[in-house]
Amino acid sequence: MKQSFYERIYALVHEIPKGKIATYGQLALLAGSPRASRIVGAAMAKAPAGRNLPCHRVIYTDGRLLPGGAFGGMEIQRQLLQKEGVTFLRDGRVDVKRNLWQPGSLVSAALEGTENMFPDA
DNA sequence: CAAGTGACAATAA
DNA sequence: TTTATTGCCACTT
Repeated sequence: MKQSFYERIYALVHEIPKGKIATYGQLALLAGSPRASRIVGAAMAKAPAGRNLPCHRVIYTDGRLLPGGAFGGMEIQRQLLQKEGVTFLRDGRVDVKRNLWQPGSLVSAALEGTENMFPDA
C-alpha cells in the first residue's frame, strides 16, 4: 500500500534530529521530488496534530522563517530553534550552512557530485 | 478529465 | 540589497 507523498514528508520531518533544521527543498529532494518543495509546505500546512511533527525545524533555503506567524509568531520559532541548539546569523536568519540536517548515507547517492556542499564554514 | 490551489525555489529587475 | 515574476509538483474540487 502506497503512502501519499505527504506521508513521506511527515516521516522525513519526524526524522529531523534536534538541533538541526531542514529546508523544504531538502525534504522534497529526500521525498523523491526535488522540485516539490511546495508539496512539502502543503504537507506541513495540512499536517494533522498527533504526529508531533517538528515543523518548526523546516525553514526556507535562505534560512528565513515563515512570515506571518504560522507557528504563532516566527519569533517563537526562533526561540525554539535557538533553544534546540541551532545557530543564528546576525540577520536573524538560521545558519542553514551549519545546521542543515544531513541524513547519513541516504543523501550520498542523491547528492552524487556535490563534493563541496559547504565551501565556507 | 480539467482547472485551481499552495508553510517553496530560482531568476530577473 | 529587496521586491516581483515564473516554474514547479502533488493534492483538492
